[in-house]
Formats: sequence, C-alpha cells, structure tokens
Amino acid sequence: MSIIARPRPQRLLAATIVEELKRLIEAGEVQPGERLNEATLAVRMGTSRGPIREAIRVLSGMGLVTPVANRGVFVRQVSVAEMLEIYEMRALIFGFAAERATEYLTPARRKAMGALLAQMETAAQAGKGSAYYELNLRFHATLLEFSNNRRAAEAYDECVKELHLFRRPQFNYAAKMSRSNIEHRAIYEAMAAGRGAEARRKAEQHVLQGRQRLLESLGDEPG
Amino acid sequence: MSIIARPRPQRLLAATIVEELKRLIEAGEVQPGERLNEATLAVRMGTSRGPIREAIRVLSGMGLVTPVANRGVFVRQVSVAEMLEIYEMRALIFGFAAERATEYLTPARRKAMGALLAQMETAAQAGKGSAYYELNLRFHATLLEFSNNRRAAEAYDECVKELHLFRRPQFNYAAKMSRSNIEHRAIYEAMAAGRGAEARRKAEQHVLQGRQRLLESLGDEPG
DNA sequence: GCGCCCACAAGTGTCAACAGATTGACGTGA
DNA sequence: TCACGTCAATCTGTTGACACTTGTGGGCGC
Repeated sequence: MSIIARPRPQRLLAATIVEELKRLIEAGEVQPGERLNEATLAVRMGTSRGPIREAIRVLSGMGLVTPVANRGVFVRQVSVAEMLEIYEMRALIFGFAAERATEYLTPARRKAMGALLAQMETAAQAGKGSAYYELNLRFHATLLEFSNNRRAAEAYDECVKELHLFRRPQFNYAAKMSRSNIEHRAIYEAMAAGRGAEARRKAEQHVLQGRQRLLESLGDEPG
Repeated sequence: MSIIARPRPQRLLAATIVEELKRLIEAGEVQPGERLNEATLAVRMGTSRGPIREAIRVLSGMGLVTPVANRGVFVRQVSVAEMLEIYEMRALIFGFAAERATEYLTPARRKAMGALLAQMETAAQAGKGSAYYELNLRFHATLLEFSNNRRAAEAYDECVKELHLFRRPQFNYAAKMSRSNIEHRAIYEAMAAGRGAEARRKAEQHVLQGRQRLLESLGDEPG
C-alpha cells in the first residue's frame, strides 16, 4: 500500500479483497465454520467496511460463505455427505472431459500432457509432496482445458474449491502419489490411443479412487 | 419518539433484493447486456444504494452479472458458443441424474413422475404452452431430486438459469411440446423398467435434442 | 447454589455524503 | 464536414456515522 494518493485503481477494491479472502480460505488460514469479522478485515485490508461487505457478498454468491442475519457470515462447512456428492460430480465432469479431450487431442497437446506426467513421476519418486500436488492440479486443469469446454472447466474448479471447505486431515501424499500417478498414466495412454470411452471410465475411476483414499485416511485418523 | 418503529427484518435487505433481481433477469425484464443502475434500483426498491450494491455483488459471485470498474455491472450475455457448452453440461448432468434416479426409484417416486407425465401430455394436447413449460421444469427438477445428489441438482439449476441469459427468440412451444414429451416418456419408461444406462442415454439425448430444437429456431428467425 | 433480569459491549445493517471516473454534448478551428 | 479539446452531467467507488440486534456478565431474588 503506497502512502501517496494513488489514482483510483482500475480494479474494484472489492475484487482485490475477494481474491485475498479466497486465498485465506483455500490456504486454510480461516477455517470452515469460522466467522468473518468485518471490522477486523477492514483494518487488515486497509479499507472501510463497505468493500469488505461487498467482497463477502461475492463469496456468498459463490457459496463459499453463508450469511446469517445480524450475526455475520461464516465460512461454509462441507459435511462428509456433501463431500461425497461433490466427488461424484467431479468424477462425472472429469470423465466427460477426458473423453472430449481425446477427441481434440493434437500432437502438441499429447506432448504437453506427457511432459507433465514425466515431471509428476519424478516428483513422486523423489517424494516431493507439494511439488506433486501442484503438478497434479495442473494435470487435471490441463485435461479440462483440452476438453474445449470452458463451462466444464469452471464447474470442475468449483468442485475442487468446495472440497477445500471440507475439514480433512493432512493427506499422506507420499504414500499415495505413485498409485495416483499410475492412474494418470492409464488415462493418458487411453487418450493417446484415441480410446475415448476408456479414457472416460479411467478418469471417473481416478477421481472416485481419490475419494476412496480420502475416506480411508478419514478412517485412519478419527477426530 | 418513533413514529412506526418496524423491527429489523430477520432477512437481510440485500437477500430480498437478490431474489427480486434474479426474478427480473429470469423474466427478461432486464435484458442480457443491459446495465444495472444502482440509484434507479435503490429508488425502486425503496432503500439506499448500499444493499443494492451488495445484492449486485451476490449476483456477480453467481456469475449472472459482470462488473466493469467505474462503469457498473451488466447483465451477462451468453454467446451461442457458451450456450452450446452449457447444454452439454446440462445433458451430462441430466443423464447422470437419470441413471441415479433409476437406482433410487421407489414406487411412490415412480407414481409421482407418472402423474407429472400425464399432466404434461394433457397440457401438450391442449396446446397450453406456459402450463407445459412449468410442468416441464418440474419434471426435470423432480428427476434431479430423485437422483439423491443435491449438488447435481444445484449445478443443473445453474445451467438452466444461465440459459436464460441467452437472447433467444420466442420458442414455438406448441409445435415442440409433443415431441419433447415423447422423449420424457421414453426416459420414464426406461427408469421404471430399471434400465439405468438406457435412461441415461435417453436423458442426455433429450437435452441435446432440446439444444437442436433451439438451434433450429435460431436458424428460422435470424436477427 | 440456581435462575432470571437488565445494562453494557461488540458487531452487523443501513444510510447519506463526498471523491473520482466516464460519457456525451457543445463549441472551435482547420 | 470532420476532428478535437473542454466541460458539465451522471454514475460509480468509498467512507464515516448512526441504528438496531445479539451475546454476555453482573446483580438480585429465591
């Protein structure tokens, strides 16, 4: 924040705050169920309450927070039941995208996905969890992009974001990276071979097995 | 001395305005591409601009309007390309829901859907377009409800709402009701017979043929 | 000790006013 | 006639202030 009177930014102040709040939620710095205090946020962001309230309303429209009259807004909590539903939607969309992406797969795109896979295998073998996590996100996002359906990509993103609202134990990525990546490669190979229906099945299964892995780690670490 | 001290409503003023604005958009009283004037709306709703702005931000989060810095917000316009994508998503979700609903179909539910179908056939034969339209919405909503996946129902709703943002000529419902309803019955019968995969295919096809019907009426009435 | 009532503090809901940006009209000059 | 700079009206972005609601802790009666 510069002291000098800056010209009014081309972007709404609220838009900046939305980004910041989304980051806070995604990073887990504010926990699901927690209340968002307008005054505190206003001080923290260096604005008045107006833009804060507007930003919160944007999040409300996106379903990330739930407002309660005269009591403020609370970060949405995703129950286990909801989490299961969201995973189903994710599987549905991911499978759809895989089949479409097979149809639209160019050599350049195949190469790009192959490169990503190679990096992921390296990261998995080196046990680099956070690197693998990032690459994993990019792999999925890339596949969605290659489906040539922006709407599907948006819906998929939405699911991923909502899953962050589920209080989950720390993933034991190290143990699961390699198994996850074997599935990635299977999807990739079906796509490269032009077998769209098979790619779809495998993509769906991949997400559902991710759900299974999550459920299992829930069982392992109760509470 | 307070004249009439009305208690503060339990619901946020902004929430009421959100409903009203959604209605305006859905009913086409404000056209896609149109700008929302805060001051005018404030007078119309009998409030100050604050709640209006907050309501608009909610719509922004839902993707119904797009804000432009220092120029206000505009009702989102859905292009033909987007419309096609949205229909694809709708078909995907509707097909999924049909297969799931088949799985969870109880006698009571089957009866409810059968009753709806009968009403729709009556309306179609009588040429009652608006009645058929309402029943059509309910049929789809019911099927989604019976899929036992709230998240899927929400996503489907979202698609339907977005399709309202596509500037389309008046549907010639009278001509298409009966064909549409034949497809409904085919879905229903596959479900009643427990053939989930078939129901899914037919549900997908139903939506995609709806898209086709829309495309054709676009071709008929250019401009 | 237990329960009820009331005052107080904290926080949200709403409003009116100010500051900056954009748009379109108007007038001038080539 | 057209291009361009100026200017005023309109509207959005932001702020600070006030009203109302909710939750809490102390005091009182039983």
